Amino acid sequence: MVRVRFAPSPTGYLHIGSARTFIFNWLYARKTGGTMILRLDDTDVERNTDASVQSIYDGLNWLGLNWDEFYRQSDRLDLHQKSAWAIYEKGMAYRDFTPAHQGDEERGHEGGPWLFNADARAMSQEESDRRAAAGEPFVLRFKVPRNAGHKVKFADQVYGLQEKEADDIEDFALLRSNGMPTYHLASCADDADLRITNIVRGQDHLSNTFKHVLIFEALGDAMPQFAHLPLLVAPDGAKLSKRKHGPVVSVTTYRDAGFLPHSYVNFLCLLGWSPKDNREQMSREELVAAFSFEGVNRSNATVNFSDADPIDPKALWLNSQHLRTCPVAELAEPVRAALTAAGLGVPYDEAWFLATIDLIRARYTTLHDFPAKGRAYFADDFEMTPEALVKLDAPQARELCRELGARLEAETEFTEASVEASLRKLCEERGVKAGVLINGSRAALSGQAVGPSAFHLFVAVGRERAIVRLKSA
RNA sequence: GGCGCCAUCGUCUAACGGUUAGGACAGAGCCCUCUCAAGGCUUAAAUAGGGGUUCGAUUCCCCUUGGCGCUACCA
Repeated sequence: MVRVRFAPSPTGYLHIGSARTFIFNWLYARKTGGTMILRLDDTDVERNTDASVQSIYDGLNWLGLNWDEFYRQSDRLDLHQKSAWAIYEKGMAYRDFTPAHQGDEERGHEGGPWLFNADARAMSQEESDRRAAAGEPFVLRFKVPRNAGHKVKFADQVYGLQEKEADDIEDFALLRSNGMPTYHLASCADDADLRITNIVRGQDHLSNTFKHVLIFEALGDAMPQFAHLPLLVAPDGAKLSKRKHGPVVSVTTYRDAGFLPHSYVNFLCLLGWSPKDNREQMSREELVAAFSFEGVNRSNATVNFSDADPIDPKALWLNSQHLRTCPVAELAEPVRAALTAAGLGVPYDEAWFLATIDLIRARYTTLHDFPAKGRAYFADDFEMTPEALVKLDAPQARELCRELGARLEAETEFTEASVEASLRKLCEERGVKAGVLINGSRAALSGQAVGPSAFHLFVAVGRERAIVRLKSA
């Protein structure tokens, strides 16, 4: 039985890289009929915020991603302590009374990396016990095997066999001097306790995994399978960060930009993963069916954005594809929300609403286009675009519009066919190309120079409104 | 500095060691057309460099370069 988890630390809003990690876990769980677990890794009390927890919920919620079990590490400190001391009891950890290392920021170590404090590691049991009993603070460190040639290895489902000399691994901390578990310990203890079968996470943890393997072994628990995901980076190659790259890294940005949740999920899936058959637009079911770790790429994926164009054009394209092809009914709710947010009244005639969405959606790329470019369908106060004015100002266009309005008013029938007949007849009588009036009336009715076929537009706008708009052209 | 990972068009990516290195987005152009979009067609655009192995390397190995990650009680 597959059990996977997404374990964010709530120290900021939901990052798109985190969202993608959730998605890949989720796809694997759904594909295998396994269990998806959300676990808040909130052991860093100083940096955790409720706002961040909320943003994680909001983001996942918006994306339509759900989970089956939920935990917070802060509720499980007991387990972490027990696990750490169990490792200590097995002689695989030791107390280190050395004060916390200060003045870091110098990453360069002349003669190789720091591995451990020799005195602490060699300290006698008696002295260690005595100083602990005296209340002296200490960190509990893992005693990494130092016998020459000892190798730590694991098989990654994406990166293949990984191997590292134990001598290159420092004696990392298990418990901080305040008694709180470190990320490494808490994460492994929880993964073991929750019987996680597959750990799917960002590649930034690939080298940490050697430590985790050591912890799992020390705990005597079954080793989960690991699958690391390539990172999402900015066009300059740097890891995405709010400070450097701003709102492009936050999931809510795409929600606010008028994305359909699923199309954004679809986009994220294509970053670092491929179904290998050239498919790009895929439904959720198709993604679940196609997902595999073999399809995951190993190199970092660049999110393509710039100051001028803060949203990846491919994401926009995918959104327009989904917008134009999904069942119209699925659009009713999001479009309604977009209209409301823009202060427009929500249409009461559901059939008309759906038909209108269906008519205009093919030309739109985000939900924002409905209240913006599509304003004239839902409101009577709308602006003319400069391009629309050009069409209206074509020779005779306004006059023809007014005349057409008058003629339509005199007719009882109002269908695409009847409107077209009247319009063409009028143009023929005046010896004008039909295109002039077709384009002119599109402008008069919708304020836009571009849009759906004009005769569909007449029907969508409706007889009364169409006549008023034509006559006031 | 040490260790680890990675390297195909601008971007996302495909290619059992044998292909004119394919697709998509973005760009340019044409067609279609009541406009725009869609659609169709065309065009430009890549295997980081150097050595091997092989009859044959995008593909396997090594080196270089570059990028990213981790690196003493952040996750």
